[in-house]
Amino acid sequence: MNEELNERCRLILEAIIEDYILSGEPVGSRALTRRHNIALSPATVRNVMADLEEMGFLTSPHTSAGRVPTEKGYRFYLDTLLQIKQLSLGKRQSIREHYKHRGLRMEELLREAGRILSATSSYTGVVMVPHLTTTICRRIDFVRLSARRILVVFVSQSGIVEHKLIESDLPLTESELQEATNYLSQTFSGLSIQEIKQYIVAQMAEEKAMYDSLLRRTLQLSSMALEEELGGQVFIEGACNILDQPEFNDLNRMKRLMRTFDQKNLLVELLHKSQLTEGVQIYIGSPDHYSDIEGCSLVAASFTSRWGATGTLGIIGPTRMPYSTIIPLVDFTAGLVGSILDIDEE
Amino acid sequence: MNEELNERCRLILEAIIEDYILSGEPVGSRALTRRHNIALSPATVRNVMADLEEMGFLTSPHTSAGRVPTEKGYRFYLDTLLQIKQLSLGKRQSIREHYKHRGLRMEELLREAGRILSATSSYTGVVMVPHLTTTICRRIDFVRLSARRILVVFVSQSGIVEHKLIESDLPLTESELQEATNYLSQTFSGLSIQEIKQYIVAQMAEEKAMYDSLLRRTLQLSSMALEEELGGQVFIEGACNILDQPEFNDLNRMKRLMRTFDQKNLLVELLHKSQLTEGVQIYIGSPDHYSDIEGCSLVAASFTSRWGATGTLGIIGPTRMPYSTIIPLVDFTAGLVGSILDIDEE
DNA sequence: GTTAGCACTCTTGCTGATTGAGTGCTAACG
DNA sequence: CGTTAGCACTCAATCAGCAAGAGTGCTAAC
Repeated sequence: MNEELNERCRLILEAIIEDYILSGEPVGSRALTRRHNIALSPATVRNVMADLEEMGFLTSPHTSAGRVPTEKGYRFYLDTLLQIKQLSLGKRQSIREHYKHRGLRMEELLREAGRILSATSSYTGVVMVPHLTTTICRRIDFVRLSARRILVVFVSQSGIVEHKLIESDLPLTESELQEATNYLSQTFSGLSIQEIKQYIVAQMAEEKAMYDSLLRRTLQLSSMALEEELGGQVFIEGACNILDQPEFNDLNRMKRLMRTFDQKNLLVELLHKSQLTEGVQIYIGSPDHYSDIEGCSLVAASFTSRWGATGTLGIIGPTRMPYSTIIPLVDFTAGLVGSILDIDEE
Repeated sequence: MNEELNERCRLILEAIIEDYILSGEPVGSRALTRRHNIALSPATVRNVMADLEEMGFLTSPHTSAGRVPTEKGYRFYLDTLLQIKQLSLGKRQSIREHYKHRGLRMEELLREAGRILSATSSYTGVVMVPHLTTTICRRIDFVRLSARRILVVFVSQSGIVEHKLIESDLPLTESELQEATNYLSQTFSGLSIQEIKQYIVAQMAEEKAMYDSLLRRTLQLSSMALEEELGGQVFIEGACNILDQPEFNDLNRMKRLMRTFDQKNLLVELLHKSQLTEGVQIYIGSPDHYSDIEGCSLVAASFTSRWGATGTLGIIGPTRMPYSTIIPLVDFTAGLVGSILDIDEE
């Protein structure tokens, strides 16, 4: 059915979507024929439009307005019509420039990436910091705050620092803890968290017989330390940028979006999802799918460093974004951030 | 002049402000006499209102609307009329409850504090994490990421973890760095950052003659590590809460506020300022003073732990807030957070 | 299959009338 | 002399009515 779209239909659909992306207003048959020099009369275009509406690619907000692309329309556009431009050399260079003398700290780097995405797109940038599961450990440190409270500081190969407080009822003196720390840093350095966990399980099985040896308590402690996932934070930069879009003259929609930004769970979910797939992913908010970001889309791509740190970044903008420039922007930035992480890790 | 306000004027001003806080709409003479049982006719009230307007406590949005308090009006209200309620025992208990089994990590604790402030007030909570200048050092750690990049991890007495990447051109081998770390942790533990800085300066003067000793390089490194201020981050929680207030039906004002939240500098400034003073501070946004938060106020108080960690927290809401409950809420929370930090530090 | 023409629909912007809340002023009252 | 009642006036907000404009669907002709 969809595949039956002939050349003319596709041309017109593309024209409509591109007009809509530019103007944000429903596009009518007359205006369309004038702007793109289409060798067809408005009446013919109307017929085509009616077909496209029936097939679900377009809707009209009301009887006598023009047509607006539906989610399906966008999808089709993205999948088969859109020609992705290359990011111009100048633009790449200027983006690269931004990363030059800053973002020394991992966290700062990622925040900055979000800010740059936001600024260059004039939409909202989002960045999810790498989950540490697959990350290589460089050092693990235990700091005794009080008898029962121990602070664990974890440093990854790439300089990501995460910390966590655990309450333990295993008595460990200051010097025992010091010894434990040394042992663990030696043993774990160079392993990924996953591997460390496996190691702990294996060792603890072996040590089961031994009664409360220091090693045993040490292992138990590290098990607690790595119990829950570390990382997975999300930064949202330039949230207010998106509010300048005309579609957010609607107060309620605006509030809903802000609430979504505040809560972050949907974003985390989407960013996670896109981490599982290669390349640039696009999520279109619609009443059916991601109703919290109705009217908006997320263009996301994940970045990976050679050492296994994997995060995701992207841009949230109105669904009628100029994807042809936004997609390469996100793609390029993801690659850039990944490679900067690599440099940091050298 | 101001002090000439007689009993009746003050009564009426208070009534107007309280009405306005409740309704958010300009209050007229008739409505006022009815709601509060004032033994005066509307006409008399009108005369008083005219006086108050002339003195700058009230304005009217337009000729035939009621009166609205000015910044000066609020100030007077806050300074001399407002009776601050005690936070009810039940409420205190329920807030305390929230902090029970969570917020193990300093950062989480403060985020949570912001969230609770936001939730109980239904406005926006802000928290500035303690600046580390006056904080006592528990451990300082150097991790070598690459030849020239060294990660500094700083742990305070209270378990605050801060880290920073420095680029150094001092060659230090892995083992030298280890040695340095041990030395510094021993030496610095228990000192405040300020004291550490002084110590470094003193030592370096003494060591000047020595040519490139390990000690010298170590000190230089720590000097770089502590060069810039650590900390001072601001969390904003429940930003969207405030949007439900009727005054934010104005799109532009809304956008401006969101932009202010996004940028944070104004907030940092205000929170800093209020850190210098004891007790609850109130900043009223007006075209003159803090125009970025026009229509809003910040009620802030700083919290201190015995170990010197000092941060600030507060609530941002519309200027017409029920201060009588918000002020004790902020006050109580600041005290509570301070004492929780103390517990963590034991 | 394509197009011109036409009737129809629906939004948008404008106008003017109406309503209601509130003010300021003046004159009367105790 | 302070207080009050009365009255004219001002504005904002709301609503109906109207015209313009953009766009559609349908039909009949090309």
